[in-house]
Amino acid sequence: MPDLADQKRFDPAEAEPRIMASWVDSGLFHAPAQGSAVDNYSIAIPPPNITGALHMGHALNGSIQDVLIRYKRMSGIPTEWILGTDHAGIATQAKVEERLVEEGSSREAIGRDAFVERVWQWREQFGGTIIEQFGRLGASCDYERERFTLDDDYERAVRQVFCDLYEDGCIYRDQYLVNWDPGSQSAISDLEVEEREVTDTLFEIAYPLADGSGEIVVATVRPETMLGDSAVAVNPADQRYSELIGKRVKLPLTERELEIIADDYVKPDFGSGALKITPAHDPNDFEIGRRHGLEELTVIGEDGRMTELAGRFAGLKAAEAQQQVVAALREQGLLRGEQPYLHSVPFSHRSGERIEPLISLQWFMNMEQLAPPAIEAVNDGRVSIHPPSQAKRYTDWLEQIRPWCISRQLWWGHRLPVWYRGDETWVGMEEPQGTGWVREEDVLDTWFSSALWPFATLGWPDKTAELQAFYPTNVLSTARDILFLWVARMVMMGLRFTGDVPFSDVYVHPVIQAPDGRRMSKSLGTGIDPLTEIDEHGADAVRFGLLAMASTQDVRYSRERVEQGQALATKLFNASRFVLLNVSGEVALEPAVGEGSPIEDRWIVSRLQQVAEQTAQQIEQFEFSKAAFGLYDFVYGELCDWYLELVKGREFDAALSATACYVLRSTLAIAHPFIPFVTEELWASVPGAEGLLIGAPYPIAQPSLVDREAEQRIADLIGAVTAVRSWRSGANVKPGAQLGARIDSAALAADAPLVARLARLDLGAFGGELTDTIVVAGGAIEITAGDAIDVDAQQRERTQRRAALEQEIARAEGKLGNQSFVAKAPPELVAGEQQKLDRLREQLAALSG
RNA sequence: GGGCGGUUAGCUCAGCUGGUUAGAGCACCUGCUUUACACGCAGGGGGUCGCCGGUUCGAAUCCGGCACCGCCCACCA
Repeated sequence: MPDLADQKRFDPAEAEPRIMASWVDSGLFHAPAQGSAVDNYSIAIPPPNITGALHMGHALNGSIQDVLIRYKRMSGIPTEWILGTDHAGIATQAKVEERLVEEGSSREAIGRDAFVERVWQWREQFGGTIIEQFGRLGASCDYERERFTLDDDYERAVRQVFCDLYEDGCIYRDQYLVNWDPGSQSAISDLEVEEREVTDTLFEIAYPLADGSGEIVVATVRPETMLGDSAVAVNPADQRYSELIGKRVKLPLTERELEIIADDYVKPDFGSGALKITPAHDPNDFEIGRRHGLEELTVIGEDGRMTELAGRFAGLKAAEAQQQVVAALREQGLLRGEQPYLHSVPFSHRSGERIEPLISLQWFMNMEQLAPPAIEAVNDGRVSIHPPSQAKRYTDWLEQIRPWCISRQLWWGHRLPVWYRGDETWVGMEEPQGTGWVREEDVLDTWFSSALWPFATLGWPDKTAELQAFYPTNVLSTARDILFLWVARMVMMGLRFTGDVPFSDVYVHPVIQAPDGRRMSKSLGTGIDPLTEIDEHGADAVRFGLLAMASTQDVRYSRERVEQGQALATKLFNASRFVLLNVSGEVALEPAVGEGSPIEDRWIVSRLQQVAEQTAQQIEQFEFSKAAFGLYDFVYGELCDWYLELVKGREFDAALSATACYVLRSTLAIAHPFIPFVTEELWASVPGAEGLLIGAPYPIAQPSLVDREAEQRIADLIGAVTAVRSWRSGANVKPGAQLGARIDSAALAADAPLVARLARLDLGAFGGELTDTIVVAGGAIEITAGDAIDVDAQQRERTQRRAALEQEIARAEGKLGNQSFVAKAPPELVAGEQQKLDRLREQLAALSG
């Protein structure tokens, strides 16, 4: 490391790569697979997509996990942060397809095998980017055990799970209405759908009764789907239509007749109170259709064009068909109204395209057997979710869980271990014997494989040493949005296949929003790149800033917090310089504190115990923001502002050197999980520090070093020095001026020289006319300032001060004059108020005297 | 439509098992080359704690209502 004497600031750009390399070389990122889960501490990283780039959410979550891992590692527990990436079916396939199109080719043109090969190549080239970016943060993941959700071993685990669940009867194939994403040309699950507000046109269409006795009007935003209608429904209690139930209508533009049926789903007060039923193209209609055994007529195909069943509209795109249908209806005089209509419509989360509900043959997973144990695990505390409000969301969702559509019409992913031959279906680990078997084309939803992450990464289904050592993992830290998508499914799969929960704590971290309160997103242009922030402020600063932002609620990104972190790093750097440039000779390893030690030494050592204790507790309780601020306050407010200042008058003898180095080492160690780089760098220079800080023990608070008396005395000293400084400022005294003074206070007697030095008082020069008296703990400080003060300023200050005191006294008197308060409030509170009043009166008297 | 969370200094946020004069960082004002640090030091100004009621000796904190903002869930054509 560079010479401390020449450098005033920590240089992250120079130091971070060097320090990261030394950590990697130490081997401490990699825990040997020994013992069982109770002997080790492990966290499975939420695997980033191979298409991903490090965003603020990763940076936050990485910082959180690294604090936990580093803290535990330093606490002497072998730690394993399981690292890896997700193959991310839709995203990755889309990315590679884009490239092919740029080359003038396409997925279809090169065929499945060649395409998959291309994706693997792409992954080779770019898939590791995000892992390198995690490294920039200083994340102490196990880079030697990097996993990928499509590795051979992982693939085997997926197949095993699929086959077992199939045998259980949980996995089945069915003709069902699914969310068809025209963008990815695949079905997607309900969780991958998002609602967006859209203005459509609501058309009212008259369906003539078959017997010619009248008509019934229905409303729809998708008139083209009427070609697939198989009934008209009304509410059974609706008087207007009770006569018509069971009658038939002529479906316009076709030769078909539909029955008028009764179903409770229909809201009489909405529109005309009559609803056209199109089971193949609307989720509600699908349900109603199944209830009434209606025909499911698919008139829009997977390609988004009208099918043969659409008659003369066949082959048209749905939007074109809509125009032509409306035109035809208008011509026939059956269009009764059209108006703009704002409503929410499903869109694909991935491709952003509007979902087309379609009936298709898909694979589903019934969750009814898996959900109850996962609810139970949270209810009985085997898994605890922080903050607890998230636990309710989790259980609520699981309690009304619905079948999960697990097949995707993609090429990149885990191909289902299913083979067909004629009417036969084979599900198994290997291809069936015999000829003529054709493998299922579809792959599994990416979340199916992600759900196995905590154990599939460790070698399951084999009983590996890794699985034995690191499963169940300890903590899963994640964003709220994948609580259902991922966390709940991991719990279900973990319980089903390992018999144990996958982790004991789930920490749901807040969302970092853009500074303007919007979501950080690439498409909105609101994203802030963590790597740019690291370049500018250093990884320590970014980590500190993010952790400080991560309290309990969603929060806007605040660059000031990052700058605060940078300031902390600089401050620690300089505080260390001060100590290191002063200590000399052999330095003892233990702090030299005892009865006769200087009070400031006893004090800082005592304070240190409490910061150590508090920080450890806050980390354990996932209170990262409190811990970060607590560290900052200690370093600034106690170590630098007071201890180092108090020490400046002393010679750095053996005792002071030992204590100062002890304090420094402890502070660096306590802060290391938060700001690992600068602390590691400094550690290398502190006498008594051995090896790398990353592997050093985390300080444990020693009750024997807590010193109440020292804390009280220094608190009094700080109060007195602050009071004098404030007085000096009010009296316009030159900062450098030494004022004659006498300290008349039993509480400060022993520490008078310290007070005098920090407050620039000259105890030997007391004499002449008394200028003022400043009330302090245990007494007062009398000042004889001569002509060093600005009398007018002092008078103004005294007047203001007196007014403030009088106001305070009035308040206290009012409170104590209130009989109810005296009678009902706790006695100690009343006594406290009385003491306060006495003190205030004393101050006022001193001011007036 | 239902649920959850938020609304505190100019800005970003703490505080909320009710009880000193409501805090921090940044910004702002005044002063300072004080034996590490101007990414610094010292001192200071700034808030009727979203609004209206209620409970209480006492409410930023508890209860009810309202208004905005955000998120999640949900099948209204």
